[in-house]
Amino acid sequence: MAIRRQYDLGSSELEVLKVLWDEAPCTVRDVLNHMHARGRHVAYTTVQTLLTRLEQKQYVRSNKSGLAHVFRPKVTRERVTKSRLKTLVDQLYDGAAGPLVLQLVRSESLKPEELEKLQELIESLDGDA
Amino acid sequence: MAIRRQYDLGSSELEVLKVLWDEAPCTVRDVLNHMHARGRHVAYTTVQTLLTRLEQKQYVRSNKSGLAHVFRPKVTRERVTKSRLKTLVDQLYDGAAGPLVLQLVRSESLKPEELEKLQELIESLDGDA
DNA sequence: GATTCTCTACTACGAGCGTAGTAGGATTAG
DNA sequence: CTAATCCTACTACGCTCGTAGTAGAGAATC
Repeated sequence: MAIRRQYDLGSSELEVLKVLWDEAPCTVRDVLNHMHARGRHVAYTTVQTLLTRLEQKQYVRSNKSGLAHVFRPKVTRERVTKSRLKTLVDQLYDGAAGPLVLQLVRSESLKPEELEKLQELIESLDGDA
Repeated sequence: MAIRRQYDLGSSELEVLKVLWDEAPCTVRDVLNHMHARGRHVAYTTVQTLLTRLEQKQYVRSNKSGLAHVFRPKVTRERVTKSRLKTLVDQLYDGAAGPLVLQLVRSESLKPEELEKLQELIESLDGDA
């Protein structure tokens, strides 16, 4: 029966993707170096595996013409954020985003300028609705 | 090496927990029935396994005095939401909640009254800061 | 040209999780 | 009392994911 669950990104896959968002284009070694610089200790082949999986999952594309393949992200950080948020909202509040936003604003302490930006955004939306 | 990752809830475990949030106290069969009512087709023993694991992970506690054990949540929905949000914020924005909130408000269409509530909340926080 | 380095492809393994079956005890029905 | 039912405990299996090793091709060095 089981609905074919749409498998998403694991935490390590995500970390690799984050490096690509910040630093692409990257070879395996580039990603490795950046991860080491970020304090993440992994083996070269681990990064390689993660990149391969990311490519299979279509989160990343690569240019294989040179000796070392060159990787680039294929999806934006915003896209991934949106999808993860949706999962969260669906899983916890059956799709109702309101409670989640309230809680997020309440529990994470935002900087004044962030609050201000948020307020502006709300006002513009208010006009729309 | 590997940092001992703090394992969290899987999606099915979460669904069981959600039933408990809404309907506790529940026996295994109660949870099963509610899940069926919600369109979730699982076997009795699957629910049992999930509840056992939830209890091991301390998300749930049970009263084993009767024949059928009676389960109750041990953590609130808010607590779990908060933890998941934190993971999300950390994973995607290295802990900066601001961008996430903005994107959430922008991409999920909130109801007018939700926006209003949010605005009130922001104002109260503004005063605080 | 031989040795060393570097890269990819393939394989592997343990843990967590979704899913569920089987065994055997307790309870209820006939 | 016997059979059917319900419940828990234990076991199991396939898949994903984190992690990495090994083999072997090509490139660089000496």
